[in-house]
Amino acid sequence: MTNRDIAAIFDRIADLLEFQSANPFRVRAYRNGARKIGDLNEPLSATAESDGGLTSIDGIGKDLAEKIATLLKTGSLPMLDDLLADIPATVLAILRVPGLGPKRAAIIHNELGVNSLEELRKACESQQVRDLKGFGTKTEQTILKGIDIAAQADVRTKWAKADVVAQELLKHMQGIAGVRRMQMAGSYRRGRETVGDLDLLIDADDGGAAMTRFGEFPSVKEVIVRGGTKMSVRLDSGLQVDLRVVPERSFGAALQYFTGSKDHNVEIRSRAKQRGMKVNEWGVFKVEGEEETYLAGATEEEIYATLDLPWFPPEIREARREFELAEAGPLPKLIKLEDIRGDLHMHTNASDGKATLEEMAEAAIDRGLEYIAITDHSQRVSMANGLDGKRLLNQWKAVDKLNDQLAEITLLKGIECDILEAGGMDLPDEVLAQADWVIASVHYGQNQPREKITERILGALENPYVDIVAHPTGRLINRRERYEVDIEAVFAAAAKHKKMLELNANPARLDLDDVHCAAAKRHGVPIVISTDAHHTGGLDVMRYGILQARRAGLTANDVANTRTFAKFKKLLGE
DNA sequence: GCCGTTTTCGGCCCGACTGTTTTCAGTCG
Repeated sequence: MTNRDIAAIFDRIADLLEFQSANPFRVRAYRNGARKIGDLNEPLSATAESDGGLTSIDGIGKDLAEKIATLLKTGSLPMLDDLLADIPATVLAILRVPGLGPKRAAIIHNELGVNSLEELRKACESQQVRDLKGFGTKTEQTILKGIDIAAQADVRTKWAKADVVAQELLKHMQGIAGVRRMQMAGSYRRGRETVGDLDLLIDADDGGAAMTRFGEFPSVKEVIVRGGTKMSVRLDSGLQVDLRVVPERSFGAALQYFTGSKDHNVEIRSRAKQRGMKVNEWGVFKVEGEEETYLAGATEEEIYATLDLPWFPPEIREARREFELAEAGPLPKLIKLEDIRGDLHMHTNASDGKATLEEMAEAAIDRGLEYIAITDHSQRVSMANGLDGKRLLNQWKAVDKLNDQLAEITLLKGIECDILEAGGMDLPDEVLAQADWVIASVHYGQNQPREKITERILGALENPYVDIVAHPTGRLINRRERYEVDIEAVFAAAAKHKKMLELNANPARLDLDDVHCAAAKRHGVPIVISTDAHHTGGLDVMRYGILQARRAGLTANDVANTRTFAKFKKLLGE
C-alpha cells in the first residue's frame, strides 16, 4: 500500500462522507489528510516506525493514524467497506457534475434512485428532476449540460497548453478603457503542471467594458455566469475561464486570493483572524465588533506585510512548507530560467530527433547555453533508430570535431542508454567508459512489478559510468501513470553513489515532479533540468521545468546545470 | 476528524452568483 493508495482512499472516503452530508469539517479532515500524505516524502510505513509516529504528520490525528495503520497492515479498511455498502461507487460520478454538489446529488440519488451519469441523464430528460424540492427547470438544464462536461472533465489542461490560451486572452484584453491592471491568477500563476481553469483578474472601477470584451474572445463557447464583478465562460476546448473585476485598492487582495492555493488562503485567513483581522478578496480589514476598517489590499506585498509575512512566490503557495520557511528566515531564492547554463539531454537525427548535431549546437548557442550534451537513444530503442556502440563512437568523433570548431559552446559526448528489461545497461561498459555523460533511462518493461523496476534502476545507479537517471518515474501527464518504483530507494542510492536525477522539462513529463524534487534535495541529490529536445524548438521547454523546480523550492544551487562548465565538471567528479 | 500563546471543547476562511425562494440554500472557487 503506497502513500498514493492511502491518499486516494482518504479522498474517496471524503467523497462518500460528503455524499452523506456528513460534518463538512470531518470531510475536510479526510481531504486534508489525503493531501498531507500526498506531499509526504517518505513512505507512511517508515513514518509509522519513526519517533513521533503517524500523528507527527500535521493533520493526522489519532483516528486517521489508526486508519493508516490498518491500511498498511491489512490493505483494506472496514469503514470504507461500510460506506461502499451504503452507497454504490458509481454515484460518485454524479458528484463531479458541475452545478451538482453533495446535497443535491444525494437528493437525486435518494428520491429518484439515480446511480450513474446515464441514469441521471434519463431522469433529467424525462423531467423528473425539476419536480424535486429545491430543483427547477433551470437546474435540470444546468445538470444536463454538466453531464457532458463531467464526462470529459477528468482531464486537466497541461500548463503549457493553458499558457497559450492565457497569452492569447491577455492580448485580446489589451487596451480597454478604464482598466488599470490585469493579471492571470489561479493554479496557472502557481505554475502547476496542469490547470483546471484559468482566472483573469482586472483592476477597474466598472467591469462592464472588460466583461463585454471578455465575452467576445473568439473561442468562447458559452457564458456560464455574469454578475456585477464576476463572469465565467467556457471555451470550445472545454476549459473554463473566470474573470473578476475589482477596484484599485482591492487588486492585490484579489490577486492573492485568486492565486491560492485554497489551503494557502485558509492559512492566511486563519492567521488574520487570530490577530483580530479579516482577509477576503477586497482587502485586509481590522475587525472591532461590527466595525471593519480597511488596512491594505492594493498589492500582494502589503497584504502579506500586514500579517508579518514575506511575499511568497506563487509557485510555493501550497500550504506545504512555505510558512515554516518564512518563520525560519528569508525565503530561499528560487531558481530562474536565466540561471540555466547547460542542457544535458537532447536528441539528433541520428536517433529519433529531427535536427542534425550541428543544428542542435547552433540552436543551443542562440539560446545562450554554455554547454550541452548530445544524448541519442541506445540500440534497444530500435523504434527510435537507437545507436549501437559503433554508430555511437562515430557520432562522438563528429562531436569532437564540432567542438574544435565552436568556441561559444562545449559539447559533451553523451548517450541516453536504456536500462534493459532484465537489468543492466544497453551498451557495454567499455563504450560507456568513453562518454562524458551517461543518462540511464527506463523505456521498456514499465509494467514490471515494483521490486523489479526498482532493482533495474538501482543497478544503473551502481554502474560507475552512469551519471544520471532520466525521467525517473516514466509518467506522461494525462496519458500514462508513473511506473511502480520505490522512489525513496532511488533517492537514497543516488545520494550514496553520488549520481544526479533528472527533472525532465517536457511539459508532458515534468518528472521528477515537485514533491519528488524536494525529496531529492533533502537527500542531497543534485537535480538536472533537461529539455529532452527532439528538435531545435524543443530546447525552449526549459521554462516549464523551471516552474516545476520552483514549485519544489529549488534554488540555483540545487540544480547542477546552473553551474559554469568548470564547476559542473567538478560536480561530476572529474 | 483535527487542534490548542483565549487548550480538551468549540471552533474550523470567505464571498459571489444562481435558482428557487419570499429570505436563503447550494455550489463554486
